[in-house]
Amino acid sequence: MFFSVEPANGLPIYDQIVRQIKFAVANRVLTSGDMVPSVREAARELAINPNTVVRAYRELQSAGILATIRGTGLQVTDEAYKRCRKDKSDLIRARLGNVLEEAKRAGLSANEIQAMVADEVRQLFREPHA
Amino acid sequence: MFFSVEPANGLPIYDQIVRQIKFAVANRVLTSGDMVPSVREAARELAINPNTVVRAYRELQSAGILATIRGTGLQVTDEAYKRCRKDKSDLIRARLGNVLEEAKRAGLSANEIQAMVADEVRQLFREPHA
Amino acid sequence: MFFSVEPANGLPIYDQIVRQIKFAVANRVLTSGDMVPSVREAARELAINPNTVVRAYRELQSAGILATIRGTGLQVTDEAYKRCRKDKSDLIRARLGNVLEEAKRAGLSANEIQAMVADEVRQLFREPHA
Amino acid sequence: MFFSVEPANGLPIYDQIVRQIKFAVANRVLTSGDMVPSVREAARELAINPNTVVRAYRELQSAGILATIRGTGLQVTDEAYKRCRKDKSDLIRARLGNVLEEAKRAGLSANEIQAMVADEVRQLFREPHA
DNA sequence: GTGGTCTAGACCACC
DNA sequence: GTGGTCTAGACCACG
Repeated sequence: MFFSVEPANGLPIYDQIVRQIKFAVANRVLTSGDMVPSVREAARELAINPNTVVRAYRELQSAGILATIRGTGLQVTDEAYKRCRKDKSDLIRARLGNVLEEAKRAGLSANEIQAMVADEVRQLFREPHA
Repeated sequence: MFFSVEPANGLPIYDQIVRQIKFAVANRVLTSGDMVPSVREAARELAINPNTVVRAYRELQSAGILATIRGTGLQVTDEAYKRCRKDKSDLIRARLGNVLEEAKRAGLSANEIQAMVADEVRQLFREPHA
Repeated sequence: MFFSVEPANGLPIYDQIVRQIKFAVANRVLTSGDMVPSVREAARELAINPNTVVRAYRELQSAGILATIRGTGLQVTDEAYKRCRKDKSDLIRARLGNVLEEAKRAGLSANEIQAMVADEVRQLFREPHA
Repeated sequence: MFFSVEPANGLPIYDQIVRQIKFAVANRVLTSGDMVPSVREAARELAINPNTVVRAYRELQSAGILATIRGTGLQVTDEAYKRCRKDKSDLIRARLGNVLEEAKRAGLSANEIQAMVADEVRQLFREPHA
């Protein structure tokens, strides 16, 4: 499975799924024509409610990333790569912007912010994710 | 008024108030003995419901940052600075960590992340708040 | 001064004053004809708001414990002793009843409750009130 | 339902709920993993406003007694027993202490206090709730 | 269905 | 004037 969920990271589960599938497409892990896991398989694998998967897939459909193949499942569309490619950095930037804005408002200087980020990044890339 | 609310930054209003007051105390904008704006005044000023302010103030009270003076208002406690000082970087780090983790999962390298952050920080500190 | 206030004992300040004056009368510390401290003197002494004293005195007036002497102040009435005598144990019993009821509901046995009371009483009468 | 509210016992409704749930956990009526009644159900059952239940549950959450399961309800945590066990006698003692202190100040002797308590306890455990 | 947040407005106790 | 509590009812996110 090319995605997972972390219940405690602030984002709703369905949104985490949406974003991760977009990232997978943007990174060519999923390419045009690939099938995504079935709703029940994904739900079982991630130990979440099938409805949550349904909702995520529905959003991806209406964004034109996935399309249903009758009686078979959901497939990555041809335009998916183009669309996700663009979304990828936007999605991250949007969240990042909010946090940095609060950091500034909290009275941190540009240097302090960058030091804090460098610190976090170092930890993140040293240890896998423990 | 030393705090404001932005409805669209992902955090609930009451939480924005809590965090901004903690920042204000940590930065010595509010010091021990200061009164915070009355519930009604803050609600009017921020154009939100008084109950939302009440909730924020109540959380600050149970965190030992504010204390009520009967019939008079809410006052910054003596221990507030010590407590907020500690919270300040933790609050930012926690949000930051979540975002960076997603960035990594999205396939960005440490360098790409830092470049993106540098970019955002530059914008943030160049233009006041455009 | 024959009474004091403890802001943190759960009872409103005006009520603490009312009750303590009743106790003082019941215990013959104040007797018929005695003057109670003036509003402003009591307020200064107890470091509370004069209005709070006014309210307490007003309640005692309408209970027939105090009566105003024109231009002079408030005096303990003739019937005060009889009335306070009766109130004294009632006031305590009422509060006590509520607490004991909760203790029972919390699953404490009669013996456990009495042990806890004995414990508290021992502490209370050993140390002055530290 | 393992808890109820009495509007006239001096404690706010939300606090009565908080205390009774703590007692229920301390007495093993609720154990780790149990779900508490849903907000709506409790509100209906107790004939109070859902928001009042919400407030009680929120306090229990921030005390680490309850934890939310998204979309499902609120569950008693693993540490709940340990925490409530400790709280149980403290909660009673605190209220008891205030009352006994006033009793002493009212001029009652240790013996008189204990006699009064014995009296109340006898009534309380003889008649169920008359 | 669940809890979480917010608004609107009331009443009370206190200063 | 202040904060504290409660009600009523709405909307959202999630399962």
